[in-house]
Amino acid sequence: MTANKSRAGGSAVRMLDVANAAGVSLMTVSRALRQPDKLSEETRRLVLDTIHKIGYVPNHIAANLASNRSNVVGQIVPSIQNSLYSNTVQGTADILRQSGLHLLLADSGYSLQEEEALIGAFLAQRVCGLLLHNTQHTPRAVEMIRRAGVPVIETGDLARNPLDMAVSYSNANAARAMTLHLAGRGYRRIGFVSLSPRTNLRSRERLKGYHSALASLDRPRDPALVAAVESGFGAGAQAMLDMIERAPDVDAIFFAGDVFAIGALFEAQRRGWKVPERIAIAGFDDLDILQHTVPRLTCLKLPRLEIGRRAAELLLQRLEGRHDTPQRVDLGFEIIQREST
Amino acid sequence: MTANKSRAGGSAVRMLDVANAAGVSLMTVSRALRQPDKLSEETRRLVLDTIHKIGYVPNHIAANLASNRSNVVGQIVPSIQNSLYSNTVQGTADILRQSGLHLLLADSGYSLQEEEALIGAFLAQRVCGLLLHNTQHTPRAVEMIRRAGVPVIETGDLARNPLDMAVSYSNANAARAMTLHLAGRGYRRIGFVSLSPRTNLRSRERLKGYHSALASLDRPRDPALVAAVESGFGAGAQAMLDMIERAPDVDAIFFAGDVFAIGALFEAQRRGWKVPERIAIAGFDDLDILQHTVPRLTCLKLPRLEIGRRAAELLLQRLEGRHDTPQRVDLGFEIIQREST
DNA sequence: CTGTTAGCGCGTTCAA
DNA sequence: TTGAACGCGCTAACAG
Repeated sequence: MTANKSRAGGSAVRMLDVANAAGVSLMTVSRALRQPDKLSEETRRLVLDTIHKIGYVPNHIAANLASNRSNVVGQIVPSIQNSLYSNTVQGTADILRQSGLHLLLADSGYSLQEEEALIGAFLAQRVCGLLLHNTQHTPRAVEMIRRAGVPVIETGDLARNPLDMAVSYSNANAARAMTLHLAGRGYRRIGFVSLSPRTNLRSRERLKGYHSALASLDRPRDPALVAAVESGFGAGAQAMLDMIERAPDVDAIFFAGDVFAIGALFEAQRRGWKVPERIAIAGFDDLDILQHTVPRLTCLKLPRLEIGRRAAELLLQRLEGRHDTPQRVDLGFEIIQREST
Repeated sequence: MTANKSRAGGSAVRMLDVANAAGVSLMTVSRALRQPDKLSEETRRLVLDTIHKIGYVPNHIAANLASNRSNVVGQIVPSIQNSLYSNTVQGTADILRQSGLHLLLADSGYSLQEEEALIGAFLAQRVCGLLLHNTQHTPRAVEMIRRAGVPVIETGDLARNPLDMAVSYSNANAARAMTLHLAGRGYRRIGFVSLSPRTNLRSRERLKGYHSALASLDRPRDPALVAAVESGFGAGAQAMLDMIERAPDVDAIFFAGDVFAIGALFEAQRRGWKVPERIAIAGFDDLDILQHTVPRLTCLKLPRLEIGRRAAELLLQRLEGRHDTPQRVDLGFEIIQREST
């Protein structure tokens, strides 16, 4: 990672130029911008007019250095283009913007190593806070964050022991609740499909929740009813076909990730299978599209946008010096029962 | 927009501390980081080891100030959570990351005023380049950019006169091509549905393309066959129903935006209408899902990710001092013919 | 209410 | 190959 830096804009107008042009001292200009009420109406107007006239653009980077502050927050998500994460990013951006903070965004590509590198880079940019979707980090990453002393909020799962703070829902509880919901609707052989629990902590938690529900129901675990697949519509379809072949009596499948449920539903349509009569289908996230399919899909509704917002709000509170902020904020989830189950 | 700044991390370790600990001068540490080959193997190792040992994190913000450079690029999109734009952002992030540049991301909420404010804020952060999805800007925004002298790339449409550079496809050409394609497949009464052309430049261009195709075909414009709607699946469905009522002989609808086509298809399924026999449906962007619906949807495929990548690459070239960069890069589009038309 | 002084943590430029 | 002086553009702390 070579620091391929580059010439910044040639905006040669400095605060001092404004001061000279207005016939005041540099500090007066600085105050006109940051503490307008500490200047006389007259001086303030003079300065602001001059700023406007000569087109001065403040240099926040110099301001940050001088004041040892920062107005940039770093956020790292597994993937920028995954709509689930971009919902969270949107929530974060909305809140930060209202407070004049900026968002430095990067994606780790689901890699811990990459996340570590990004954390180092963001810390070098002197971000005033970190928003991490991951709840798992390399030891070096943890050490860097600890030393930097910046507030951190983890949003991917409601970790038992957050690095600092966590704003999320419980993946395990959500998966457990949906499994119990399906059982409650009479399904006896409930399958579970997710991304690989080996590489994905969130999938692991969801699988735990599924197993926990089975235990509560006094039902045995059946490997034929569990599948780990790669991402994508096609993967959901294939997982359904495979599972039905392995366990022909499966009567419902809970797709705990991504767009699997939609892929499976379309495959069922293609084969003329009735949903939920032939096979019931439930999804994880309440993507807009799920309420427009035929039949509409039962799923969990997770507060993705709200997570981004609350995380940002919590960060703001900490930045304002409050130390009574909660360590864990559980934003919960909702089961949306529709025609597919 | 009050600058709600906040204490940065307390990482008190400065370059000078590293120098003292290693028994060298500050400059030697600086060089070990930026020009390793200008130091003796021995000194370099000593310094790097010391850095690692005491956990020094470089302060890029101070570095930027001292060198009058920046390693941050600003990108403004209409909406962060819209998957079309997040694809572009992903492409940008991929490329920037390889060069050690960072991405400051914000969304304008489709507002020119907001875009102007963001441009000002980004310029104050001394970004080394700007990536704007919009191709329309307030005069003040244009003036600020001009004065700052930073390279700018517009990605939303292939503007005739870019501010600086444009990397995109032509909305007008794409819409024209699809309309002609539908006519070529025998459809005689082709409807057009988009976001409002009055408020959205891209929709305006697409409508132009549609009209241009009609003119080439010697067909009259028929207001009954044109609709402007709000965003969303439901809007697409409703637009289809309304249009069929207004013009019962419409045999194909080209949905030039968002997720309208999917909403319309689902509505058709719900009513048991055969697609494309009863009504043919074509979409604009090739969202993954379009190739999984039943029937699969004909659409335009636009190089969203590639636009982000190429824009970033072009920016990098300019930052490296090249001035032979093209002013307009047309990344084209593709018509994907599937079963829905 | 306004100005002065002294840095923030680095890179640049020169000299050694 | 290494180092010393100076300044980037701004803010903090104090003085008036």
